Amino acid sequence: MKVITRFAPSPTGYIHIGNVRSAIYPYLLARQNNGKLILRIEDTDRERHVEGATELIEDTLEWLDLNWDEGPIVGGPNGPYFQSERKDIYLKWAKKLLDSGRAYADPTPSEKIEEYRKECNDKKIPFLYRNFRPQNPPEWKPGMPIRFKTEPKSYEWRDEVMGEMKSGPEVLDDIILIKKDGYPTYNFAHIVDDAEMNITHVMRGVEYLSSTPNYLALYEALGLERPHLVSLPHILAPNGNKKLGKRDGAKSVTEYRDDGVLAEAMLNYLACLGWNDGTEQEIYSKEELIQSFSLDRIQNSGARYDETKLLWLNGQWIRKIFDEQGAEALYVHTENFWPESAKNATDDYKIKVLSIIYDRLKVLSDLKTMTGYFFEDPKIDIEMLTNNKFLKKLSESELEALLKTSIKKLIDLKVWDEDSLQTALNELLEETGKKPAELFSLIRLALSFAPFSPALNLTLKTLGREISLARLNAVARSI
RNA sequence: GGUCUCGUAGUAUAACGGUUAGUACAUCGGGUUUUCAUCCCGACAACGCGGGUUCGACUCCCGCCGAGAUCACCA
Repeated sequence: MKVITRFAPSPTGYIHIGNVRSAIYPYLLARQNNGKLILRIEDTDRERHVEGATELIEDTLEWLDLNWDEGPIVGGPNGPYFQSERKDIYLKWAKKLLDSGRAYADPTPSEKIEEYRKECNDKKIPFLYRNFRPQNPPEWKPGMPIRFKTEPKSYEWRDEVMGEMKSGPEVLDDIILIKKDGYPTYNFAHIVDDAEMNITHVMRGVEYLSSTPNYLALYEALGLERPHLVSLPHILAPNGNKKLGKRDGAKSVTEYRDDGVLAEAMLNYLACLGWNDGTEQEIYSKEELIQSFSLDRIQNSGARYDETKLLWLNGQWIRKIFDEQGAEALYVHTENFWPESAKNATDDYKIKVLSIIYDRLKVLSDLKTMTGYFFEDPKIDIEMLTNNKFLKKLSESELEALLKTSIKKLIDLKVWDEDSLQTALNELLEETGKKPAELFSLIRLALSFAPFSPALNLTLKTLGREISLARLNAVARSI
């Protein structure tokens, strides 16, 4: 049997860290089995619908490189893929239930329902609408809600993550199928759609576990085969034990893209939050995830979101891409992260800078703060020299003399490359009798006036002879 | 409150009923000719509690405690 999974978000806003896993796992399962992933937009709640949210969802999936086989944009044989365009289909299925006596039109005004509910609360008994079912339901007409007529009984089922489950009749109720506005409820629409689209694995958050018996009753009444049910535990907020949501400041997934997190790292982190393949591997490419993914190794307790680890993973990915695919492969991701001063620099030069700085980056946006001095002369700040922990024991005249000696040495250098520069620096150490901490800090700061920078010979090489000497001279004069 | 789920270091996780309870992030030390980072080495740190079953329990069973989910014409 072909595996068909789906990601079915409602367009109420951006996709955040807490809910994107219900897109990742269906994707991995589909790809692993040569199956299909369907993207379906569940927009039956017109009040919560947010303009542009669908595009946000698509953008997120595209960024993470989770392509879908059917859905908005790409189309497919089982469309439409917006529930709001499928009203006829739901009605058709609801009428089947109406005809077979497994559903009824409910004329009860909502105030009356509230009364029933209150009555139960007062008596401290569970409120079940089926106990208040209208005796002689009218013929259904548009504008009237349709309710399922449930048959209380016990159910057993298997959840691929949670294991064997069972429930008693007390959880079954007459749920609304079609709202009075004509739109279906989630409870009904997803069942119909999953069936029509031949979904084999329904993966969604654990919050639906409690309603599963009602869904099972619906499958039964509609004569449908149950799909595999997969409950995904919540991702928890960094603080407290609540599931991570927008209220806890859950950032949108794509916000991390703007901060310079690589999609590879994001996918890697999210996929491994609450899932592992039993090995000690930490870094997974998308292909490796597809290879090793398995439903039965999804954790069945919630996992806490830990941004620190995401950032660590991002650093790993930055280095991995550079080391395995080269500087240019990493460079294409850096476009939006260079400092303003770099706007006139050539790609070639920026690639050189990237090549010596990349292993210091946690996020690509670090480039903004870490590379300024490669593109414009830094502001000379003599105090930064005199307050430096290695340099403060030297007098200003000593600093000046040291700089001049260094300049002289570098001027005489025939070849301005990595090795020659390192040799010259080593000779300078001997000739001046200074410790690396002193001499190198001085030169480094005079060139960059930055809190940190790459290895000295590489910095010199990248800046070039002219600029390096000009900066050293300028500092020597300023002391 | 009813129903359901979950419970290994700060965090994410590993461990056919038999291991000094493993790994990674974080933290703290140390090393690599300056800084920051990388990389390497090391340290700290966990089976929620109580009963059983068993020669032996993180693992199986029961109870408790704790945390979460759900009880909508929202999804």
